[in-house]
Amino acid sequence: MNPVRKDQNLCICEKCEFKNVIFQFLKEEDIFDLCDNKEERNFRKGEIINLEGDRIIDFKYLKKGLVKIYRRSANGDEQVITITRPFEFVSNMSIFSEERYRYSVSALEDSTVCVVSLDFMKALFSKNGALTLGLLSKVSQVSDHIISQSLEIRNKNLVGRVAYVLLFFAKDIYSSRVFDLPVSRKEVADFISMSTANVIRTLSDFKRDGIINVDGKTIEITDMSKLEMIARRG
Amino acid sequence: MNPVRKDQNLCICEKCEFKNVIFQFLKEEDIFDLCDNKEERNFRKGEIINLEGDRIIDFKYLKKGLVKIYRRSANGDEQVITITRPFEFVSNMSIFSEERYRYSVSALEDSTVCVVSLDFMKALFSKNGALTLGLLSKVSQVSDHIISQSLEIRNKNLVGRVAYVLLFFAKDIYSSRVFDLPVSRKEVADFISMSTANVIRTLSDFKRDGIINVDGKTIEITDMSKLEMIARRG
DNA sequence: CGCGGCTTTGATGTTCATCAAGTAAAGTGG
DNA sequence: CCACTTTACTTGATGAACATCAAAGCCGCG
Repeated sequence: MNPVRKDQNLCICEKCEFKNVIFQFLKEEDIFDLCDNKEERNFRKGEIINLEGDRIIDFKYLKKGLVKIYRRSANGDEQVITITRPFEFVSNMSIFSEERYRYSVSALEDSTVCVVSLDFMKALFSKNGALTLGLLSKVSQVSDHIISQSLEIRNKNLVGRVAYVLLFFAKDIYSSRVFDLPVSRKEVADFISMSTANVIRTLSDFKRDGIINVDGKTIEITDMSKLEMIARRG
Repeated sequence: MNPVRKDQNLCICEKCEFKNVIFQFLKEEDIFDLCDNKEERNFRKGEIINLEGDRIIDFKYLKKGLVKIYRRSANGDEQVITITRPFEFVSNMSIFSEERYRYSVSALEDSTVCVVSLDFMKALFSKNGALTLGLLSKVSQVSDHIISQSLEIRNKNLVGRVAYVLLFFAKDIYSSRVFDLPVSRKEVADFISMSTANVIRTLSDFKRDGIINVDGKTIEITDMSKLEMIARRG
């Protein structure tokens, strides 16, 4: 162990929650090493973390906050791929297969990202198969989730999609029947591939039918089972 | 090296094309070992290679042929996720993160699949970081491809989707302007999330407009640039 | 207090699924 | 190998679902 590092309190990675996600196979000395090479960065709500087309030079993961993964489609408008919390990787997917980001990532809440040089991580992964297998498992989980989400959205109609997205926020993101929508109506529309006007109209319909309460960004699901039925049917 | 294995000709893995995809980091002794543990299986056109919900016990990859990856959606109908050639993994994605297959895979042409016990592969990956990193890179490439394909399909309209799928077959699958559609009209519809009737109608329209020639399963793209324009616009 | 962006609602036309009815092709059993 | 059955394909007609356009209300911010 590095003598300079005798004072273990200097290394906060040791106590990082993320350690349990994929780093459980890391030896202590590697953790200290990682600690020396990592950098924590804070992003304000609205700030861009990764930009589509930029060169990938860092391994990043979301420690705290909420982010939107999106891309600009051929005709220029935005397409939201998914919205996610820690510890789904921020620079997920393409990081080890592409030289540049295929998707942008921006902060929907004030967020903390842990940044490590990609070369450093590659070296670490190269010498530790179990660690890499853990990452692989995690990466494929994340990808699978995005794929099935996209497939789900594709075989629902308008009302089904809106119901789906409301349940997505309530269950996956906030674990609460009441929540503040972290995105605009337009972003919801870009997420479920529908027009903004129709998303709003459908929310109004749900409100009229006593399924939800809407007050600006605040949404309360009042009839969960009905909403779930609509999501299933639609 | 294992003395029994002196005769290197017994090991065909050494010459397998797949070796270059992710196994370039494998030591010679591991290749022989793999050779002893692998099994090649042939599937006839139409046969099922993986069934959604089945327990995953093998690592499989497609050596030869053409396959369809699909799932059954909540309301019972089939949803085609993608169609792919070697060496995109057959038991891709969920293999290291799930216990059971999330998607089915069936053969669209007579296909050859190489099968190795998952436990054996896990052991191999655990002790070889570089190898695992190669797999990780490949897996994320495949996932990325499926994700962007799904996103592309989602922001096109009917004609754009049909044009897209024709170009997909011509470029990605057959590398030819003329090809035999390996799937039914219904399966095309299930792939692009449209109704069968409208897929057929659109093909007829394209034919009427001199963009393609259709004779049963055989399709010839006669006006490539027009088709590409429709795919981009739609 | 006025400007610009986000939201909301209505009206309109387009796009698409669905139904139906008919034809072609591909299996299946005698 | 032919009659029979089933499955795939095709086209038209209809109505439902959805995008688009337009106009007005709201809200935050300079």
